[in-house]
Amino acid sequence: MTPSLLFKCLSDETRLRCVTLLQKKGKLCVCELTAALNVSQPKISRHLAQLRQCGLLLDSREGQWVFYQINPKLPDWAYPLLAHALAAAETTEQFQQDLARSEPIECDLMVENL
Amino acid sequence: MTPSLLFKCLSDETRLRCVTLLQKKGKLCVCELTAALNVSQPKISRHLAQLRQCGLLLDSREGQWVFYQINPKLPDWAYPLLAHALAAAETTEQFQQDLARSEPIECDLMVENL
DNA sequence: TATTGATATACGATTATCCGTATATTTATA
DNA sequence: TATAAATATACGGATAATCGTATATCAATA
Repeated sequence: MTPSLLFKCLSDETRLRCVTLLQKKGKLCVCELTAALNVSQPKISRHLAQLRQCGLLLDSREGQWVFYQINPKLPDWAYPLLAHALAAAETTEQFQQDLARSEPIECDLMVENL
Repeated sequence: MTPSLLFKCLSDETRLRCVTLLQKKGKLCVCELTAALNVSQPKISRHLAQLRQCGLLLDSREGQWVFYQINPKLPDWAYPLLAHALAAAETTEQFQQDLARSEPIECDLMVENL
């Protein structure tokens, strides 16, 4: 992992949205990311594979689900950089929507339970 | 300027080297950057134009030279991010070489003056 | 004003990136 | 073991990025 490689990872909107949401939520499976970002499954899966291959994300299978998280063993320079990168990304409206879709609010749950 | 656009700017090695060196040195003209990075003039010029067009750099002509610097009027979220980005980039060997070429050391000056 | 130095741009070729669609793989379960 | 759900990958096409080379533009100066 080099600085410019990390920037390349974050330069695609879909990948940035994945990493930002993962930082916020800790660990998500592919179908949760697919739903939160509202994009096709192959598209998410390809980007996650890219992020995994360059070492930014770790995957772990649990039954039929595959969970992704930010790799806790990145080079030292990467963490403060990532923290500020994702803080910036969180300010976007796009991310607020992703976050909302990833967390069904009480009102939705009530409707579902009717 | 959006976060993912900024990352795209920094995802190319040549652009990252330019921005990192500019942060270190404040202001450099195209020929100084060309010499420091040891790449062709059109290549540098094209990348600088890109960085200018997306608002990351400012240019100012002084006689026949055009100087570039980091835009002091970026969005608030951009500065801490840039600071950490460039701190990470500075750790690379590539940047150390660029910096060395941009600052002739005393020994070189002595040889030149012989 | 002709020339030179510094910088920018145009052009064409190559390569990389991204995506939709279809299909393969893996796991759980009926 | 057949099926379904979750995930990954293969393929082809479209678009974008990058570069070397050649040339244009602009400013200084002889």
